[in-house]
Amino acid sequence: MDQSTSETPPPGKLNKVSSYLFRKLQGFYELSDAVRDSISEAFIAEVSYEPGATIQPSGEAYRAIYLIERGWVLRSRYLESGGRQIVNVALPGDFLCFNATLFTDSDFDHVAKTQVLAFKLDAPTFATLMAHHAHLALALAWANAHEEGLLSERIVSLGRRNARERTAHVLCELAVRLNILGLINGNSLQIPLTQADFADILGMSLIHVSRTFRALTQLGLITYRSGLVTIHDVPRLEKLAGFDAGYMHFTQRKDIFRV
Amino acid sequence: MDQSTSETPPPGKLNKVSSYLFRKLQGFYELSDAVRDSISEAFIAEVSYEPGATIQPSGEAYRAIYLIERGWVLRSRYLESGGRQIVNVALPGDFLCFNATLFTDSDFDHVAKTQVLAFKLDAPTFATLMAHHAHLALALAWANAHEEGLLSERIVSLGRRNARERTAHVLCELAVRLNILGLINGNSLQIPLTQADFADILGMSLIHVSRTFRALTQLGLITYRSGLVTIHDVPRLEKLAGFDAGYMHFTQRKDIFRV
DNA sequence: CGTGTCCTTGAGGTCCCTCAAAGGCGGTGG
DNA sequence: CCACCGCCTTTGAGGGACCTCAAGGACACG
Repeated sequence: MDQSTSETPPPGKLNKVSSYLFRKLQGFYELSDAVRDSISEAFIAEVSYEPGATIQPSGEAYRAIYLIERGWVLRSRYLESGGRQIVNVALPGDFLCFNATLFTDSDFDHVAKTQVLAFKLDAPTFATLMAHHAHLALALAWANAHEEGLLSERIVSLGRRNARERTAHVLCELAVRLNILGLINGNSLQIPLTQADFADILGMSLIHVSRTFRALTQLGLITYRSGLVTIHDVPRLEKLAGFDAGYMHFTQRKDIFRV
Repeated sequence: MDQSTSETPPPGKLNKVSSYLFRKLQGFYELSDAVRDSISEAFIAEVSYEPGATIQPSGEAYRAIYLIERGWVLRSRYLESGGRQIVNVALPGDFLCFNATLFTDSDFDHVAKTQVLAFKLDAPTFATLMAHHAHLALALAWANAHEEGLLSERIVSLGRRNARERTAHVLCELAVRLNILGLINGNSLQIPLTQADFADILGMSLIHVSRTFRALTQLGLITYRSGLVTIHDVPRLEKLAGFDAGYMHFTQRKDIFRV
């Protein structure tokens, strides 16, 4: 096995699927224990990756589904021109390669940005579980819809917001996501992304990202240090970005499923 | 009721849910009849909309789920600046407001671009059906994943492709989607979008869309006439766009669900 | 103290934007 | 049948946002 990857033998049953997934779901759904138990049944192993390790290459067969416990993962595509577009950023509590239940091959690279700890789940088992456990299906449907919301909003950003707005928007988004996971203190965000990463998220050049961070800094909105972004004025940053956290649906609840 | 909308009383049971959904699913899934029957149970009415009618406004409560039978629907967001970003284009066989099973309010406007005929489905009933009929859940999971693929690829386009590539890409995508629905003959696409619509899909200005179409025309790749796009050289257009239809997953099949 | 990674700064260029106006083209009505 | 109108598209001119190329600075690490 690749040196940058390690896999520990399964501890019998996964009795400690992290709470991160359920923090995301908390405003929407409460059957944590039932979902946790279901997920446990598909558990294969805990896996860990070093920074830079490819968890799932694009164009290759899916290996499993992963639930991130610790660390950041980037889902991206490289173009022939050499450019890269990062489609989304996966945080603890997010699933990776969820489409492994449906498709054979991945369209995107999934690369660990930090050291990553994840729960590796057997896709066929997971699919079967979803078909038979409505509460699990519901939780996953929410997670999917949440992610689709992120993608839609990113499209709006890339299409119709300028560099400052886009940059401000992604910072607001990360702040809310990290906050709901409890991975934040105060207004300082530990973000393990380089400005080159931001460039490939925001569809900009690395150099213009640098200038944009500087501009936001001089407006008194943020300070940027490698790995640490501090937001000094949340309302103004959100106003500049045209940010409204509603699209992530962390709180909006609807009890129409009869599980 | 709004003049631009009409609703016909339910014909007892929906015995003719269109084949469009199943054409999309054909490469992946074959239980058409079972799925059709399930959907029928949530059927409320056939609804039709005139061009320009709002099927579901953003920020308002979802009214129902819709399955498009005829016509084009644009899902979009208006920004404070007055700009509009079209997030996706819904065609026959596509679901609208699928998140009505999960969330209360819509994040986007859903506007009929042409005259639209759709099947209106009761969201709570639909949710319950999905929880109890695995084949329906599977079909919908595929449809969701398909749409997420479209969104991801749009992000790549907006972030890292230039005007020509982006424009070519969306034309290639529409050609494949219309083709699989059987809504195409030869290389001529009946596309009821104005150049202003293309601009809001592609994150460009109307004027630059016009110039870009002209450039593609002069390269001998397409001809553009209001409502009708003809692709003269599919391979070259796809090459220019960096287009690979794989991301739509029309053919990739995986039988790991035990339904 | 060298080396690698990341960030910053400058200069020049280009892609795409905005503003302004004119040219099809189908529909409608006299 | 022509005039008119509204919608859409095209063209031109000028400007600005962002890009590329190039090089230097800051910082961590061995």
